[in-house]
Amino acid sequence: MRDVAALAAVSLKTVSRVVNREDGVSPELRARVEEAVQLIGYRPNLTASSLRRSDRKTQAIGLLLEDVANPFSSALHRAVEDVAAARSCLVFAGSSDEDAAKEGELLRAFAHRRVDGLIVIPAGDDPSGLADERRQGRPIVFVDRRATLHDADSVTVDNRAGVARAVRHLAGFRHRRIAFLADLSSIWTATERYQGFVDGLLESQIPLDPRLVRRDVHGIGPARDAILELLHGPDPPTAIVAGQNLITIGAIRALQALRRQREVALIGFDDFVLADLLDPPVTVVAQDPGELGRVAAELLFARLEGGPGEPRHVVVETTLVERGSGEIQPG
Amino acid sequence: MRDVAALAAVSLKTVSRVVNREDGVSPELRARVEEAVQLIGYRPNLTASSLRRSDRKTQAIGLLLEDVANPFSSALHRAVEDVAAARSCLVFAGSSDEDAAKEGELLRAFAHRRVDGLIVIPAGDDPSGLADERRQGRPIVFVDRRATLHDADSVTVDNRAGVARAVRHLAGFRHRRIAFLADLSSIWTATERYQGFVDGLLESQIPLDPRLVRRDVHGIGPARDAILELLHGPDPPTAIVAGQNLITIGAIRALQALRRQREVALIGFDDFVLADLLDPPVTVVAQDPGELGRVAAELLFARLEGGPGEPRHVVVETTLVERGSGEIQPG
DNA sequence: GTTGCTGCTGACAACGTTGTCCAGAAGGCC
DNA sequence: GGCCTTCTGGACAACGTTGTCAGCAGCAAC
Repeated sequence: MRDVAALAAVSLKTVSRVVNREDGVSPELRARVEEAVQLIGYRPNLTASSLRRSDRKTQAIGLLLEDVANPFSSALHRAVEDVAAARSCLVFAGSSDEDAAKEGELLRAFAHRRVDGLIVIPAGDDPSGLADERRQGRPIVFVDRRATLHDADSVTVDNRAGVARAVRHLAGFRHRRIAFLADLSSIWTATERYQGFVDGLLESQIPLDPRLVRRDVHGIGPARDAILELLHGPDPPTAIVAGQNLITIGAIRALQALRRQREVALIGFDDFVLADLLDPPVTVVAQDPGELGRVAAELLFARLEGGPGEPRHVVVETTLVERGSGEIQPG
Repeated sequence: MRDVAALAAVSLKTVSRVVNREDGVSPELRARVEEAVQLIGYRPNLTASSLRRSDRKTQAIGLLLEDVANPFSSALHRAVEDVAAARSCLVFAGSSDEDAAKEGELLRAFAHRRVDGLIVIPAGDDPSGLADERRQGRPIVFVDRRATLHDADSVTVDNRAGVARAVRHLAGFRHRRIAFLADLSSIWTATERYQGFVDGLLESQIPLDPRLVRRDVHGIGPARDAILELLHGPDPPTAIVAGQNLITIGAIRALQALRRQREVALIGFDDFVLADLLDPPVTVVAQDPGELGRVAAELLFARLEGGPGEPRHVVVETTLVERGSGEIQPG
């Protein structure tokens, strides 16, 4: 910047004014400075700028996901990136792996770099690290899971209604013995979806049979085993609701292993690629991770521009995508 | 920091020394400062620190992907994140969508924030923006595609050998009419894979029939249409090699639509989830995006620590995963 | 000619940190 | 006691920017 000022024979401040498009610079000087900028290949230093600037904005936000490689997280990530890019803001992404320690470490790293705001899928455990951030006055938006910090903005999916809808759908096909597999109870969405299962049974006037419910099922292998056990037991289910992505995959593997995928109905929560190419194509309750990310980012930027105010909680609806596996009648 | 110094009744510099674990501070003072840090909840400001520091490191790197939501990119992203995290470095991720303009914009945004280095999947077009970065002395590692900048490090997949292997595999099952679908010729990997196809035919002593080759096929729909056309034409292929992920999906859709998925052999390039649950399970040439990312990140950090030197080009091997669709014999 | 206004420009300090350098205390030796 | 060395701690400037304010033209009005 000094070199640019010297070359254009103006002061540092004038260069700053031209670079930041402030007015009050004569067209003649402006042109001279711009030429010098081109010639030298000057790049403004945003870290120095944010240090000095009065609003102290770094034009960067932190995005804390479960795992950047997981399709749900990465679709959300992309939507956040797009909203941020429109405001020339960059995104630091990090994976917590549902681990409170990693979560804390990443939050600290974000804070050290003075990000303007945070979008967080909170790990199941204690969010004390998050409270710390809020004390520092950094806006946070929680996504996918309602946070224990009730004064922060959040965007969640209507898990409960989605699962209830799936149960009613199966009941509509005359299923009475419907099994439900839920993820770890420490995960907010897992318990919400279980509530939805209970709601759906109630609405369909089917009594809840605890033997058809498996909770704290985590990952493909355990899901597969749980389904095999249910189907081999007495009074097996005629339909299955899988409470999470990997559980759905585990269920498919179990059904294929027994060659009963055309007899036992299956509805999965959360859509996945190629669900329509399987045999039978898999009916799912689809979430819209892109919409989740988009809304979260917009809430965050509204907060950044608008300042404090009542926390907003947005709930995004789900869609039941009928593909075949959920429309199988009991044998 | 001023408050901490005041509370501990020491100078700013002493606080700085404690925070940065420099020696030459008495244990007594150190304890007093640490207590004050805790009490005040002081967070060092990394942007100010990197500004003043002599090495000028921001502890952040830029990662330019095709699309953070695409499984290949996001698996690579995760691996980069893990390597970076081990060095308490954060990752700015961005999606170019194969668009040179977006690529340039992101590179500029990275440069403005003075990232320590860049890992880039270069978009097909002109990499002039990239040369700019290099002039600024910022280390760059190219991933997945060999860059036109030959003096930069790169990590690529052995596309050519992978496809040749697939062709020989099909030839081993007595296929003589093997079709090949390639992505846009502007993408380096697409032309490499086409070369591999030619190599494979040559090695198997099968003459190249141009009517069985479709290049510049981009996305699921066009791939599906191309396959339908090939299969409806005279002298249709008995086996298909799909040169890219989405092309494989398109091919599966076409074969399923014609109910010929058990007659026509198929090998896809790049693995995908659930490939083993399809009917028939899909044989693929698997890349290891995680390995690609890990190696790229390690090259970058080696460069950051070691300074300039001969550019290194690492090539990662592929694996042929036999699942069924590639082991179908011609009818 | 003086005053007051407006429009443009530059000098200077400051953002939060660290590198450099120097001062003062403590300890050992003659 | 005087001198040298070692260790500890602080004063100060600087990193690359921007906010504040003052100065200096040029012009109109008296």
